[in-house]
Amino acid sequence: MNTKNADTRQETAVQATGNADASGIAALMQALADVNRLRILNLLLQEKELCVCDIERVLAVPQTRVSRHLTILRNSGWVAARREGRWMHYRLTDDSPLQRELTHGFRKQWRAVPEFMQDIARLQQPTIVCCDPLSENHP
Amino acid sequence: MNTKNADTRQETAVQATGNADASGIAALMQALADVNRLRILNLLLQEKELCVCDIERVLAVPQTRVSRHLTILRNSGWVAARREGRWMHYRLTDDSPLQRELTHGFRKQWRAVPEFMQDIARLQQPTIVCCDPLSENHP
DNA sequence: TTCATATATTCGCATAGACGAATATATGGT
DNA sequence: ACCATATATTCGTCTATGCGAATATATGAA
Repeated sequence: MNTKNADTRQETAVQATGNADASGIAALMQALADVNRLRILNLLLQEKELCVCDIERVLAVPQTRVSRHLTILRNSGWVAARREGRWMHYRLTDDSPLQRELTHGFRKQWRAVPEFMQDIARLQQPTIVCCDPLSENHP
Repeated sequence: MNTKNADTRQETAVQATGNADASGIAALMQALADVNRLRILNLLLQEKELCVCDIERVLAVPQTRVSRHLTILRNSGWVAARREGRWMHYRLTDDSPLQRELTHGFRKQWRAVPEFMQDIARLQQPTIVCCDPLSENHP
């Protein structure tokens, strides 16, 4: 099977049901119940796509941790991954209406959170982004 | 100290900071990562105030469990309690802007969740509510 | 004071989740 | 084929969380 350049999205109960039941929603929230994952989502709210090494550098967190939490976010339907050469590019996937509500709220409210704003600031230092110099679609 | 009729709100890190930091937000989400607690919040989105025995009956869940999860919701700043005689009346407390965003979204999106709608339906059977026949402020 | 009711807490147990270190896998370059 | 880089997974361990049963506490009534 050809794995390179495949768009990866994990098969889970959450995905299958479109989060439309109570335990699906609980699982969706559970995925948000960790600072590492919130910080990752915060970055992806700003930059459409990021590879693991970027996240690792911006958050100053060991690679294993970033990867682990990205897997959790993927399994819970919060992000999807796209391989490009050696790099995996992660992006937000707010597919369900509930998720869109939530991300919309986060975009607005997380601007008041210093830690998140600092992460964004570090993200925007151009030297820190390794493999994603073009922010998805620049006109 | 006089405990009867005191309005109870737990002192926690979350409360203290107004959830305005990343780990406070994670704690807020963590409180939502359980079906029991989601169902309780769902009821409180509909009925302004409910006592434990009402919740117990509507959700058909043992008392210990309801009480435990109400405590967790209280400690995380999602509900507050008011004693009235033998009963504790719980109500939603979406104090922070983030919480208001979230509850607003839930009010809208949870209508699509069958389990939640069924709970509301059972809540509205008049025989099932024991000690709160007046829904807070009826004109 | 004694009893019944409403709610909260403790206890022991079982499962889930987070961590770093080490290791495995996948890709591209040489 | 071999190596370097990017990412994922496994392993052992530790802590957190959920559960029901039992118990404790608080209030009001008799």
